[in-house]
Amino acid sequence: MRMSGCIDGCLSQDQPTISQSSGNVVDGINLEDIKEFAKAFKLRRLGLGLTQTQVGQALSVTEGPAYSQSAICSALASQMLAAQLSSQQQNIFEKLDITPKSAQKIKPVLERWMKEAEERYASGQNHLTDFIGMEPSKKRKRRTSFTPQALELLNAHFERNTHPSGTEITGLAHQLGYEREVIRIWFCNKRQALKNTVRMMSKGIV
Amino acid sequence: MRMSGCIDGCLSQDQPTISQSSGNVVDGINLEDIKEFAKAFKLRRLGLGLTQTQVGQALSVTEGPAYSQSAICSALASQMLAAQLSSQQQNIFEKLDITPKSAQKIKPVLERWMKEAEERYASGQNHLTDFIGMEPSKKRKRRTSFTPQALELLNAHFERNTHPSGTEITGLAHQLGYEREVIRIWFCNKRQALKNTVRMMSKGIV
DNA sequence: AGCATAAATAATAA
DNA sequence: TTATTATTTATGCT
Repeated sequence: MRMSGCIDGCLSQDQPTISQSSGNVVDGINLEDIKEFAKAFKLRRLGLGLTQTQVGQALSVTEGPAYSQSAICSALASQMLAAQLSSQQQNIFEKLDITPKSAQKIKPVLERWMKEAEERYASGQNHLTDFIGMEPSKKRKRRTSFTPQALELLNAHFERNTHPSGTEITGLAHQLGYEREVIRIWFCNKRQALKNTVRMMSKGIV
Repeated sequence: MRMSGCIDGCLSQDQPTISQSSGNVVDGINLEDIKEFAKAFKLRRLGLGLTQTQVGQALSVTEGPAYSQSAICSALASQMLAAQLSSQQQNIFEKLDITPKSAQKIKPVLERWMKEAEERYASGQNHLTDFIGMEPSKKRKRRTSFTPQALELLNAHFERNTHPSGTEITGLAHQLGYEREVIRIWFCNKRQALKNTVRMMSKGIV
């Protein structure tokens, strides 16, 4: 399924402002502040050449599933939205089951993460995934969803070669922006699917 | 155990055809035919109002041991793949110790079964219940309605963690007096809703 | 009548 | 094989 990253992107598109009331405060939180933060975050993110998805994935690893890309995006996006809403429309929060507080909580997390990312970048250590300290949590990895483009390329490769070499896998991973292991597993699953066909066909069941 | 169906469904999604060589023939067997058959089978299955799981179970009775929904799904999916393989790569069959001939065996089995199923259906016999050997009174679970208090707690948890662990879910279920599965599903749906929200907001719809 | 969303099904990553 | 995501269905409520 299509899952466009939206850590900050939803915030970038300047939609027609519904109500530009300057003092947009809910629960003692200035929604304009959050809006500004979201914009700044995007600039810094782009400065590092990172995609929203990359940030989301990194956060979900370092901060736990509570900060999935979806959750963060939604929280920030709704803040942006809210910042544009007139005060009487702000009950949209209730409809969305998102409190202004939740977005406020995310802010420091994003700030801390971005700071570290920028430091790593400055010190020349290249990739984001490098400083992801995998917590000793034995939780199952979150299911990744591939883009149609990625799947197209993967399938094309599979068609040519069902057993890509290590180098090929690494190349694909880099090219597509996924972790090497994810790509490797994809080929495993794909081969397995093919094998299942064999088993079942030989029994004449499928 | 989770057992959702996939007898044929995987085949429905029209992936970008990699190799549209019209003459995809091995050993006198047109692989495109198999692909077409899979599509047609799905239509007929849906016409009878049957799930992949039901077909799988029925087949396991007449044809052999049961296969999980997942396995059957991937099996047919890979059949689709085979139909897309370019001719020079079709030695993949050899690597897997399978001949296109064995693939050909699939068709008659399914066709025979489906034909009988449709005849039963046409003659109006018990909605195929005896034929597919399912319990006829498999009613949909009554929709649970959560108390406002329960929703409050659930939302609070969701805000902290959109992916609660099994233990957490069990704890919540016990604490609130709902079935564990109900709580699990609630989180699934909640995550989905969040995703939809994000999608819509990013499109400026909300 | 239509909406919100719980439940069920389908697909597939781990 | 298991667990999660994606999609669809259908029900309780207004």
